[in-house]
Amino acid sequence: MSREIRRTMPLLSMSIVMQLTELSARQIRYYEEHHLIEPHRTDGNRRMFSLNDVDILLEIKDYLEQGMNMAKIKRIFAKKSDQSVQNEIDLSDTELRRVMREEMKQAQRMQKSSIRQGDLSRFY
Amino acid sequence: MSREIRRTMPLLSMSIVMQLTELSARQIRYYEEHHLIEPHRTDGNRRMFSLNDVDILLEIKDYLEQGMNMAKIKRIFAKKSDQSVQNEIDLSDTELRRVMREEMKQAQRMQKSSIRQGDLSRFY
DNA sequence: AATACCATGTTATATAACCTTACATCTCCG
DNA sequence: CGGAGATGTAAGGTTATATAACATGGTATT
Repeated sequence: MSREIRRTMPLLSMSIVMQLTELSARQIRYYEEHHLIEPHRTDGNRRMFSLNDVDILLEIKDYLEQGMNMAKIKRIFAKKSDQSVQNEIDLSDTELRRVMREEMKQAQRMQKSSIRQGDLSRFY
Repeated sequence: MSREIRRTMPLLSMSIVMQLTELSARQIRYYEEHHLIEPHRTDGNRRMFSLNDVDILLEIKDYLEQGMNMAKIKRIFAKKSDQSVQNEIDLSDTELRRVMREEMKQAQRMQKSSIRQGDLSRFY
């Protein structure tokens, strides 16, 4: 649960993600355009990526190198997200809402960056 | 050993580190001036911080809040680094050199960002 | 109390990094 | 050949960060 938060914290700038993935900015923006990732934006409109985003980009890159096209890749991710939706509805409705509220509060706190002393160990 | 590498990879920009630590840019640069951290620089001269840097900054912040001054804090870190030097010489001289060569090669590869597919899981 | 120093804030000026938009190019497929 | 998909590239504008210099508030020293 809190693992999910670490993975989705927007920590990384465009240039670092380009290095980590060896994709061009153009490519990364293009995949965003196709809703495969949805990086956070700073007040100044800069994209900020999470480790999760990088994972997805690496996966995309892998698929591309295997010769798939966007359409196919989009279908793969759509399917996956279906499955995780399926997992979610295995929780009771009220339980799910409770969990999500918790996650969102946490995420907000993260975004506002009021991280308590020593908490950094949770990121790795 | 490779844990050390993850922790020292320069991934984070100034603004993110400011958020994570709740320190001002001025403060962070000042602590660098005093050699408590030594962030990497991009080709364009921007600082790039590692998770390790953030940890150190949080520690500094903690000490400051306890009322210590720079001189004291510097001494604390100097002592620590002495201890880790002590740990290192517990290895044989040749062994140590071998390990360091490995680490540096790895770090270089990281810096050049030629990370193989799927390797990202190592960051967290 | 006056002085001096430490830590931080603030401002000015320069430039790197990023943004969007538009157009160009290349490859593959029918 | 013609068109669509994926990426490159260039223009023009904005944000984030750099350094340097000076300002300021708090503490300690004499």
